[in-house]
Amino acid sequence: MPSRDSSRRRRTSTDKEGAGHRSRDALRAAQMYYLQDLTMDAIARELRTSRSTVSRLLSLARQTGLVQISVNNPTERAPVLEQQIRRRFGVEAHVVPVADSVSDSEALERVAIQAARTISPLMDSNAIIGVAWGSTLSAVSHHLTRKDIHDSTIVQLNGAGNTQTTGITYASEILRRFGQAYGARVEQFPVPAFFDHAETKRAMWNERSVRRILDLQHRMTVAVFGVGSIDAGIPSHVYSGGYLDDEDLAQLAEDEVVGDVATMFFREDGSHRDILLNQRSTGPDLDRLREVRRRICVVSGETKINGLRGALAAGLATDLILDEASARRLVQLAADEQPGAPARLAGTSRADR
Amino acid sequence: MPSRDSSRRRRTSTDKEGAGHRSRDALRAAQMYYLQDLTMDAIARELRTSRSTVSRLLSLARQTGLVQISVNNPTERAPVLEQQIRRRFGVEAHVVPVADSVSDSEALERVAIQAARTISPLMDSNAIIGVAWGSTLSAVSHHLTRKDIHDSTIVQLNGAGNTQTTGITYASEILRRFGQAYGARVEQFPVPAFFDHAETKRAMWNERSVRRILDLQHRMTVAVFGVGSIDAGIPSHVYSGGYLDDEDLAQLAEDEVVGDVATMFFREDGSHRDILLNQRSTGPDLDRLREVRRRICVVSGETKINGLRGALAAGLATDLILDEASARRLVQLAADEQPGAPARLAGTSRADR
DNA sequence: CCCCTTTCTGCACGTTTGTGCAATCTGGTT
DNA sequence: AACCAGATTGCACAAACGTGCAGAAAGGGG
Repeated sequence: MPSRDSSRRRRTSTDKEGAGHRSRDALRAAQMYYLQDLTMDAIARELRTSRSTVSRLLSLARQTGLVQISVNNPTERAPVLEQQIRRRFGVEAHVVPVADSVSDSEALERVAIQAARTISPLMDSNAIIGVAWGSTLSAVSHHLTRKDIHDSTIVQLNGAGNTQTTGITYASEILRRFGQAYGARVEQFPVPAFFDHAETKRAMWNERSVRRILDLQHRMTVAVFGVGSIDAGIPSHVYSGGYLDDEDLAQLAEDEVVGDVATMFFREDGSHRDILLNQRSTGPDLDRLREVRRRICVVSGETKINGLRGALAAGLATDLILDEASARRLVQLAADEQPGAPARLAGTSRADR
Repeated sequence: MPSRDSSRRRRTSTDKEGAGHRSRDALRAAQMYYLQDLTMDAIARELRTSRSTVSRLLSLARQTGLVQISVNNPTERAPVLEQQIRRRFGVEAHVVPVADSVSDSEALERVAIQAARTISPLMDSNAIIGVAWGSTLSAVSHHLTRKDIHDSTIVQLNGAGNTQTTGITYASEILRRFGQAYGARVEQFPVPAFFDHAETKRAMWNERSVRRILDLQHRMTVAVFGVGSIDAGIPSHVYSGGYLDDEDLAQLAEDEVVGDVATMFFREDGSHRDILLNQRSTGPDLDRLREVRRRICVVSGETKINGLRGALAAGLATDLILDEASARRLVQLAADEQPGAPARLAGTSRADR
């Protein structure tokens, strides 16, 4: 190995160009590491820098989407659970492997990481991406990786007066992260989650500022949301965050509501007609939502199962990302209801481990 | 957390299904490692196995193409060299970063690894893939990663009587590896590289067994090849492997040949008319080759530059994978010839490091 | 020109990962 | 039943990797 210390500390002075030599080095390093299988140490020597810098360059390359790692789900022999869900509910399922023993919060975290990586490839240029808020989406938003697409817009799906800061990140924070990851404009929806009076909502819905958002929502090409479930052990913060008072909750019970998507409520069979609270909610009309091309639902935790079943019955999602335990439970319940179908369940829940 | 240790050592007895639980575990492990960022140790605990097994599962997952890692070359601000080559020669260039200080053989190895990974995404179902042989292709063949495509065929581009085992892997070995990686049928071309008499070739070309191969070559959708260069420092073994005698070499010189692709020769300007040896060579007609949709040329080493320039002049390739030094040299030479163009060369060769 | 703030770098350390080897397990055969 | 060949496992060790920290460089005002 020849001399190596001559041209060194200059480097940045030659640096002028926009993205800089940093990302160029990151590309080089990524190629050498992921395509040529060199060690970071070897790369460091070629790049005349330290191994730790290479480590950081690679980390940058992953972060900025220069490197894309995809785990291929060979569709034919896909895991049994995903096939079953697809068949029964007509949604593309992405089951996140999580052992039953991990805590709920860790499971959420892991579903969120995998969700963030699963949705990236679904995002395209010129998209209008509707994003809800809630603990699930918040977690997802933290793990998005950058993807360079152009002229896209992130639009908030439902209002969220952050009057009651419950500690979760604000809706605006979630949106900001999405916007940053995809280099997209962000359009907030500056209304409270619920109006007190349906008339106020009607009035607001005629305001130009609001109509602009509604129009964007109308032209959405992708929607990303979680679900709330009325009986969730850790109740969706819609139900516990002070948005609804006792009277509202009683009304929901009377209307047989099982859950919500973006603060729009529905029943176990998926119906949402005559649910009073929806008249005061700022979420998107569910019939309209169903027309969005790609509707991605992220769910973690068996406690949300009832809300999820309602959402599936309503046909709100085209893609479903959920943890393994919930997936199993979902299939199980469906089989119990409809025993005509091949009842290979006990076998199933073992086979896919 | 419920009981957990009941069903365990059974595992393989319940195992019957084709691919088995091994690849299923590999998929799970891959998801957890690459999509959820768990450590192998954590995965091992969830899978109830040892960390080393997880390491091996992941290695399997990468090997079998379950995990796909791609390094995204953001086309707009692509490395300068690749743009320049694209503009001047009309081929899609993939420049492999290799420091000038590494040995030729190591450079070849690294170009080969990256080439193998670069061509995988280009392979599709129902393809007919023509493959040449030589030290470059041999190196590439060692690093192919599996990709599940269906009903494809690998066809040998030119004959190679392995009468003279020079130590490099036989053509058949190269083909076998390609076939295995892509799950494709392999069609060998059982003729010597060169006939002694052109008439023998004509006769053979009417044999049914040969015609079948020629027909496949005619329907090729992808071709993969290196280049030979007459004056290569480490001469392509076509020129030194005993295939050609002194008289042949003299004839090549007289015909002003600079190099070959799949044992078909051409001149610096890309022409190949009236090159006598081509009448006795078993390689594909170059005019025909040019009609193949995707023609991938892999080159490592500046010594091949003359052959490469001829091949490019002949328009034999649509995609070019080459090491950085050669790429620089290529652009340099082109600029010298045609000084009208923006002569930003000194700057260039520095800027892209 | 100097000073302050921000960013970047290499080192050192602890963690994480790959792999040769011996022990074990599996399925098939005598 | 006993045996054997091949595959698979966990262990132990070495190699490779990530990151907090302190110092150095770069950029931005005054």
